[in-house]
Amino acid sequence: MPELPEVETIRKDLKKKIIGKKIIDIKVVQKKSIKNSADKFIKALRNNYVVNIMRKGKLLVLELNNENYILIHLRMTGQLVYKLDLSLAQNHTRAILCFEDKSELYFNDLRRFGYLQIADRKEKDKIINKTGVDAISKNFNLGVLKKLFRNKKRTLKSVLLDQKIIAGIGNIYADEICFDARLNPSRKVNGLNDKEFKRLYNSIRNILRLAIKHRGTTFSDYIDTSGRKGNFAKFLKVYGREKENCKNCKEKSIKRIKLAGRTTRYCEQCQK
DNA sequence: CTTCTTGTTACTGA
DNA sequence: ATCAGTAACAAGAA
Repeated sequence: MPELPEVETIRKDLKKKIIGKKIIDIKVVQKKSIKNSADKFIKALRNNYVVNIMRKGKLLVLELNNENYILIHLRMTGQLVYKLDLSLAQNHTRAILCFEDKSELYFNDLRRFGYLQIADRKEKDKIINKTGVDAISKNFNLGVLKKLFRNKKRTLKSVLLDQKIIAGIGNIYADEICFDARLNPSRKVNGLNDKEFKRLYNSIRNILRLAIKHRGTTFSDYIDTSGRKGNFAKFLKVYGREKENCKNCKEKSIKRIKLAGRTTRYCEQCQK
């Protein structure tokens, strides 16, 4: 389940690997995984190259020299695996970009919810602007967080997960952020006080930064562009730890509830 | 067999 | 307008 730290890890790695390499062939294995027609997609890519790789929330944006953009969303099980050597066919490969130097970028996606999409600048901006401020961008600070949350009557968990408000946080990091901020994910955000907002802001920043430092979390499918797992799973304090003793108070066990349609884990003693 | 999981969108009803 | 809840999408694990 790639969230901001995993997508950011992929972005940085991919930037070192494919910038400036000419794309000479495109294999569309699964048409459903490409939002455009295969024909349009292939024509836009062939004989062009990636000049920059950006990210907004969980969306990867590959800028091409011809002013088109490849938007990539991995959703739940998407992977981008880069192979320098001749590759073995992979089980759930949906598309392959082949570069002039014989290297290849595989888009694998077991559950086929992820997608690739070619867009011009205008379309790209329109899609990017549907999501709120990126959770680690310079434009996101305590004041912005307060302004975004102040009048919301919704629960903390549902607001953290809402990509239209803040982009990049998914189920794993939402739970970890709430635990780190010592806030009950069921709290209504308009009831948070200044101290709590400060804790929440610091936890969003700290948890995401730490997760990026450890190259993301592999819980089930996530791997980086070299096929390696992320190292942050061992640092998780509540996600996937229901019934275990809380790492903080060491007294209560981690509770598991449903919130905003998502499994949510928290410590009822430490998170108020 | 059923239920659950994940990110996102679309829809319903309060 | 705002919110919670649910279905849908796919496929596998329990």
